[in-house]
Amino acid sequence: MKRRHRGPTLLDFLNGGKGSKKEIEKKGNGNGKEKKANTAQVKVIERRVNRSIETSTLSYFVKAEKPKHVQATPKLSSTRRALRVALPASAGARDYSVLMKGAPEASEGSEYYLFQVLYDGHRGKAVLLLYDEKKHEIVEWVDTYGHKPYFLTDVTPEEARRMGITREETFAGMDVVYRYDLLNKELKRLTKIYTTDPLAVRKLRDKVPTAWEAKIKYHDNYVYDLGLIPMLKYTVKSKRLVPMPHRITGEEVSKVLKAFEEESEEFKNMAISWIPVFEAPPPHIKAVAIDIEVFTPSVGRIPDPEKAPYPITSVAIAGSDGLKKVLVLLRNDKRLTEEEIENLKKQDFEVEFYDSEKALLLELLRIIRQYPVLITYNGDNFDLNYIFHRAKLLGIPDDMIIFKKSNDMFTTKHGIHIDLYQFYDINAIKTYAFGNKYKEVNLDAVASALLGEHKVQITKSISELNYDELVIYNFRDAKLTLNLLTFNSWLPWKLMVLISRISKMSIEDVTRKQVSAWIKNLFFWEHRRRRYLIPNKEDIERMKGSIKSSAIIKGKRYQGAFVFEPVAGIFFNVVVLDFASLYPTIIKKYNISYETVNEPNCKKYIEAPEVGHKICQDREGITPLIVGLLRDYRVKIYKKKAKDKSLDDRLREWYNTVQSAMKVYINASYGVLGADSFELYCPPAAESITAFGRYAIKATMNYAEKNGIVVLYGDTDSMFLWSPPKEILDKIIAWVKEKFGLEIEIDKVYKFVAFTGLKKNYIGVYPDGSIDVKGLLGKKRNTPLFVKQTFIQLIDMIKEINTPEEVVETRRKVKEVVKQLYTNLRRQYYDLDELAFHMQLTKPLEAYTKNMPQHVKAALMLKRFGVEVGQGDVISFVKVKGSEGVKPVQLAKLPELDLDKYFDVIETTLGQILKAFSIDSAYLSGTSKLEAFLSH
DNA sequence: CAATTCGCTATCGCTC
DNA sequence: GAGCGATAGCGAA
Repeated sequence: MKRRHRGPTLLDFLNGGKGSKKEIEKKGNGNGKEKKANTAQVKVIERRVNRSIETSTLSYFVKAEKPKHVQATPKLSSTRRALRVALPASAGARDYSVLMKGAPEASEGSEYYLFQVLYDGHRGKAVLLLYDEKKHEIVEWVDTYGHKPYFLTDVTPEEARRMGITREETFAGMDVVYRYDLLNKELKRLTKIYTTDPLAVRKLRDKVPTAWEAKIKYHDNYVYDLGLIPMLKYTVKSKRLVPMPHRITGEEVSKVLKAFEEESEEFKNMAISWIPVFEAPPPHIKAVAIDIEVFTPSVGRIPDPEKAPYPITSVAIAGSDGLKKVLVLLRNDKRLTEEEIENLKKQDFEVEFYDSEKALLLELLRIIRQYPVLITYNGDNFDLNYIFHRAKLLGIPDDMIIFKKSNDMFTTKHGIHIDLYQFYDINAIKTYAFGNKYKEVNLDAVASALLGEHKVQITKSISELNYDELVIYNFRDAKLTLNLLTFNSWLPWKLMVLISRISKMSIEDVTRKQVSAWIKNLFFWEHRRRRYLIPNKEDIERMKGSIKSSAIIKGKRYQGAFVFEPVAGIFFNVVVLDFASLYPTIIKKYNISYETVNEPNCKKYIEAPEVGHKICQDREGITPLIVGLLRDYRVKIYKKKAKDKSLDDRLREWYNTVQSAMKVYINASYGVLGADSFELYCPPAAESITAFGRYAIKATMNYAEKNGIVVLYGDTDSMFLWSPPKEILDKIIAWVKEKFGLEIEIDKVYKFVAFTGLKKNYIGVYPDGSIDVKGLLGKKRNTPLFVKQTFIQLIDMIKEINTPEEVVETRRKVKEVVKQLYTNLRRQYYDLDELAFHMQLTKPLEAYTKNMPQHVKAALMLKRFGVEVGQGDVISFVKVKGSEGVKPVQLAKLPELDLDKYFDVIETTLGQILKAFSIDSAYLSGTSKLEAFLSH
């Protein structure tokens, strides 16, 4: 273990560099690689008074009877003097030696949740991070199975020897193994070549003509080979890792078996083995959220964390155990006033002031070390990165900096780090788990959408804030961050736990990777469990043939769903029939999988309509098995449990989370088959799925029409039927079941639907007056507020309609409201904010090379003005006269607006509603079509 | 490292 | 200036 004996000591930096007589105690220099934990102990004398004040939890260094020390802070040196004076003899020492201790070893017989598998380069072994739920700490278990990195090849051991592979330095042995090859339907005799370390796989795999399973990360391989399920309980018995059996009643088992009684034996066995995944309770954890503020001289510029040039001025800490604390750095150019102290006393968190940034950081590290789970918002990119480099810069020894960097992420040496920014940025989480409630993924947007709480609004830059403002601002961020993990009885955490168990991926990976990575991991795990060879992507593409359909939209690879062209108008009593999760059901029903599509030597197959791919029915495919299991579990068991009033609220909530985790998975299962980045990419499978879907919906629509029902609309898996008698609905449902084996059900019953005549564009009103607005411009977030307000006003009028007669009356009122809006606009009734368009920069500014869209123009103007803008930001701009045509709302003035553009916005946005009432918007405007106006 | 296609609207940037 | 394909964003399913 390398230790510097010269150079600055801990005490030096804590005491501000001046020679001090206090000593750093060092004990037992842990030499040798086996011992990770350095046992050196360092004692540090505290530099602030920990006083408890009756009325608040604020503790600060100033003695109440000596306020002058606080106020006299013109220079750093006098601050120090003040601190020294204020430091009481009783100040206890804090033990910082803990920073150098890694995770302890797992002990025999204890129960743990499996959190993570890592490869430890020093030990050359797999290391498992296990969570002790009683002690709330993470312990390590080092592999005792002698598991090694490897890959597979069809080169025989003899040939491998001849080729010189066995003489390679990184060669570590070989075995003959058998794997079933799903693509070629044969049992393959393969050579398993072990290597000394995971990186060596890359080198050796290139020495053989064909290698399989050679690009799988080592820690994933370990999980597959041992059949591990993260976030379930394990124990250590005779140095081996053993899963803790999950106890379930016979009743539960028979319930599951009954739900799946028509399924294959393989399906049933799998279903039983999956019970713990959904039923085992999630681990209770001790977590801490942190957020830092950095002094920045220039406004709006985010300092480079790799350089960490400026001091960390404040750190807020919020623990799931109730810890609420802010560590603040005193600045020599800013004095702390009585008023600020009084204000801080009123807060419900503790504040500690430091005159040394190093001491502050050390204390921060010490606190984080007490929590096995660290939570941040954008910690990978900023906070942890900044702390890491800042700590180095300030001379804190490497082995006291408890973070480690791997690839683009940061984590702690003693536990795990969840970066909630990464988690909330996952598309599948946005859409399926949180219903697109937030669009921008910054803390304020996500917190206000999910928690209903905002960041503290500040108008000044961080560096200009007073101490109390800074601290209050900072703490809110840490609190919001913690809440984004724990709100709704820890819903996000539970969701992570479930996705981790389903995907067999650690929480750290699950929260940083997109849905295709989750699905890939589950599929690979299930392949390995069955000793199936994990195929190479090129082989699937080569063997499964090409795409037969052509997409309707240019640039797309294959044809997707069918959309019915609706007629504009208002229709009363509309019933919507819906195929319940159509694509996953098709996958299951028609046995669509990468191996079953155009399978060689197939005896019995079904041909996909239009595209003609032959889907083999000889044996159950792996995709139908996995997707079918999740779908059936969700539909037959967990959707029901989530609504079961006989269960207590907590359990019901859990089951609701279970079913929504499944939903995320199921909904993406079709999409990944058509994504060329997916390891099991199989476009013929994807286009077969949509082809079956089009066939089913069109045939059902025809059947409805044959039975005298008017089909008003339909999209992908839904049909809007005009006032259908119940017996005919039942007839259709039964026919679909009989003809296709698919489930179709009544999804919604509308009092009436207003169709605008456009696809994906309608207003549905329920009997109770609640509404669905789909696709209308007035609903889109880029639409300016002034039209949106009127849009909402119109919707509110529309939902009051009860009879066809009332439509005529409402029609008249709608016209009036729209006319009024034109008048208001002409009279400049609206302010700039109400007139602003809002558009997101979906790419970095430099990436707009093909053209220059308006929001990008506006963004560039903001940038020139000194405002930091970039990818993911929503730009608010108005349309102005002149060559540029736009201006960011911050820089524009009312008189320069191009009103004509705004009249156009009214016309297109509200025109959609008017069309449903068959009103031509043109004659209402009076500007765009003058003749039309005059003729009325 | 990244799930899909279909549909609507506005604008850009080029050609005639 | 009209026409038109490409680009971009947002939404439905």
